[in-house]
Amino acid sequence: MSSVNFKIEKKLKGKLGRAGILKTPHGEIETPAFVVVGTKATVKSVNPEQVRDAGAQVVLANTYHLYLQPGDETVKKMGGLNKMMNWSGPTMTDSGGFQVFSLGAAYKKGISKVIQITNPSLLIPERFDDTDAPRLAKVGQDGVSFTSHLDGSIHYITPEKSIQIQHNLGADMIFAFDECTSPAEDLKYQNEALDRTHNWAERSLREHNKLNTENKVSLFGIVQGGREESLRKKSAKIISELEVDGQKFDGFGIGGSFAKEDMSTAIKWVNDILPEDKPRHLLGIGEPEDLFMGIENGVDLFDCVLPTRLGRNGTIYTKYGKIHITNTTYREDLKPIEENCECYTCKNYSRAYLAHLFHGKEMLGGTLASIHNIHFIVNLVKQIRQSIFDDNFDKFKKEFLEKYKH
RNA sequence: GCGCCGGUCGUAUAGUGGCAAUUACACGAGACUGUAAAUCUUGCGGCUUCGGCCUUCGGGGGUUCGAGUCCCUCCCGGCGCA
Repeated sequence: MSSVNFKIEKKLKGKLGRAGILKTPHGEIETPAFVVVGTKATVKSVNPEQVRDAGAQVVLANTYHLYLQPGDETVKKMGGLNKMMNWSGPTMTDSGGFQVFSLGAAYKKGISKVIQITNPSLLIPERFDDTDAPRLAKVGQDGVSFTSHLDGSIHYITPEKSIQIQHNLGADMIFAFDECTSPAEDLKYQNEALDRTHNWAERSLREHNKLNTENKVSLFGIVQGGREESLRKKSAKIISELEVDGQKFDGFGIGGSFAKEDMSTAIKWVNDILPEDKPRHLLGIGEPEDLFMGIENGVDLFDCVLPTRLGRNGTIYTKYGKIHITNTTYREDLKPIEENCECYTCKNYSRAYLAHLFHGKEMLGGTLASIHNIHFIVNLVKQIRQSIFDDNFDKFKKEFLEKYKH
């Protein structure tokens, strides 16, 4: 039995897309939905009231970061994620699987989880013979050895450990411990890593069953397989069907590295196989065009650091594309970021003021920009959802992207 | 009036014979996709077919193969003595 309940209310004709409602112990999520990232149990530079007022329904924190600091036992003592961070809505935690990638193969290499297929150096693994390169995460068969970026201490995270930590953190929805692979790895490695992820998925589920005695927590399994069709399909099948002690995963995450150009194909492979009646979360994505793509292809949940990271760095979403608020042209621009935008930032401040805050390195700049960006992305997904109900998805998508990419 | 010290890219600086010239800030542009990120990259005299070419360290003159660097002189600023 699952602690979440997912109901599909409307499907996208001829496509995998759907709109629904995901019920959690901390409230309902109207899907598709954008999950705001709050890695260390805080959405950077924005307080929970502002996150909620920007329209966010659910936030995602991180296992590895909270395990290191302040420690999952301490979080538990503080009453768990919701109470600690003063967020009353639904929560998720990522398993630490992404840190296997970001602190491992991708560490200090400028490799991100979405690559351009036009960058040949990333597609030729031989050029990435980096066995001697420094890493903070080293993958073993049984788990991953992390060197803390905070104090250099060594921590061995196994699937069991990740699940234990996540139960201590106390989110509504948690993820299996996986290995997010680098796009630069060759097929042989992707294969090995996938077997490992599947093994870890089973162990994650087993540990979760043991700890989930009150049935308050839902566990999502993660599909990997890089950019390879056979691996993606194999993974989707295995993760879908995986059963331990009569229990299956309550939902699914789609993880790993993608090439921007063929992400939609990969999502389709996977969502064609995943059971229709359970929620699917596309991990770490994305940009507006990715959201249309994902929803069209059957994704229910997204999370991404971009709205807040871009916001803190002075890049702001508008329906005509992203702008750099520090550019000279905005220094005396008295208009809001977007006319008619309902967010707190646009209702109260001008571009010139935001430009001033960023030039002056004032903290409020990052806050106001993040509020707008969160509102922009969360609201975009809500509008897409509405377009599904209105049988208007294709038109809305076309009109939005034409303006946005101009 | 005399004596010191000093005038280098918007600002502050480094530079005592090989220099288009250090560093920081400011300024310009860009990047960011399950957050080692309120971070990072890059440009910042002009032109360039990217190999260079030209013009620059208060002004002028000189020494030298070569001067931001040494000498003379003038201008400007600070301090001290009159």
